[in-house]
Amino acid sequence: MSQLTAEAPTKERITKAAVDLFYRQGYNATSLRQIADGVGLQVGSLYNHMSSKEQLLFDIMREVMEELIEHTEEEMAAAGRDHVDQVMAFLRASIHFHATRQKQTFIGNSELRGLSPEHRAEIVELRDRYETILREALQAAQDDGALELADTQLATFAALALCTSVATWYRPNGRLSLDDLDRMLPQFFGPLCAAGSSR
Amino acid sequence: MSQLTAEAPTKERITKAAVDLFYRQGYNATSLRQIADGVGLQVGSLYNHMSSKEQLLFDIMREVMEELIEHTEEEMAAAGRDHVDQVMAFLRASIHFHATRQKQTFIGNSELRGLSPEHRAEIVELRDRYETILREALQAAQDDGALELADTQLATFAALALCTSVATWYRPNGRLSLDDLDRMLPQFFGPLCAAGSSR
DNA sequence: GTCTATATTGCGATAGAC
DNA sequence: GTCTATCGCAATATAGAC
Repeated sequence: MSQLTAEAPTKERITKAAVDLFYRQGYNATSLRQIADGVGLQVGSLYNHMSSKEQLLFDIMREVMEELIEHTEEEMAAAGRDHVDQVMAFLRASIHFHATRQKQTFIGNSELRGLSPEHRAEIVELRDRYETILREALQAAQDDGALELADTQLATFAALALCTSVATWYRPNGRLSLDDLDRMLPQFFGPLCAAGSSR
Repeated sequence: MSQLTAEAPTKERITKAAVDLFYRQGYNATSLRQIADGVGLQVGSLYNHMSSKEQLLFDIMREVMEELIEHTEEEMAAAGRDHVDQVMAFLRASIHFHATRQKQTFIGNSELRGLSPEHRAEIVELRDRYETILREALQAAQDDGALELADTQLATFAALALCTSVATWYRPNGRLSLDDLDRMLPQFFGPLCAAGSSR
């Protein structure tokens, strides 16, 4: 995944600096001058590696959304065919991802308004796909009779809000480890697997 | 609360226009020219009613935080002395507030970085006060033996994330009414009152 | 591919006439 | 209290030398 050479490609260093600054200050409050400073370049040189500031944001958001979906689908596939297990795999994968990619997921969840209409539509579509994965897994678990939810859409919103919030409050070297979160997950998602099964 | 006269004071109309625009575009992406257009004034005239753009944001955020705390404390006081009842009253009040004041609460939760360090510290203090109200109520319910939580702080984060998310997905004339949310609340906060009591 | 220099636009904020 | 006019500055983006 990462390079062994001493210096990462300039494009990657630009992206990394942008992620740091967008996370700390927000997209609109961050200037290209700050990004250039972070990389050790002049502003004009950035345009050898990107077409616009908005495109830079879009690339960051698309990448994190695609990786989030890919990671989650892999974990669900590995969880087997039981639908409750798949729901729990989704939640675990989502929490892990938001905890280990805090900056990118935070940007992905807060900077939609910085995108052009076309780019925004593309990210919204990815977000909808992600939401649908969970909603359909919850529905399937209900159809099995393994789960009873008052409202599937509401449960989907609630679960996603919890997962997303991890990017806000989780601290890598804080009191709670990722394993702690795994252990406590059943308590917070208890209602989602109350009638439930193997996990 | 509201005026009977035909025209609201200019300051109020400015605030209302600012709330609309900050909600739709974000604070940094909104110009004073847009706000002035929304009110039907020229840019310079705004300064007869405010000292700076940042002060306008601060006033909006402080007001919504103070009203949120006030509203929640009133509902908890009305819930009586049982600590589980008080927790449930907090959650109900918070959900209602975020559903009926979506724009303001959304701004309050997303534009902290637009504030000066001094103003930011003041809002963070209000936010901490709010969080503490819930955490102490949860702790009291646990001390009663009416509740068993794996981690009180984590439960606090999770509950606040759910309440806050209401500002994002709730639609006033959508499929789910506020009464629906009230009825379903026990399912989603089930783990919080599993060992619990009257409600 | 990076640099310097610059074009162009829009920003927040102020001054002063009415 | 609103208006017009403007200041001073920083933003994104581009041009062209090296």
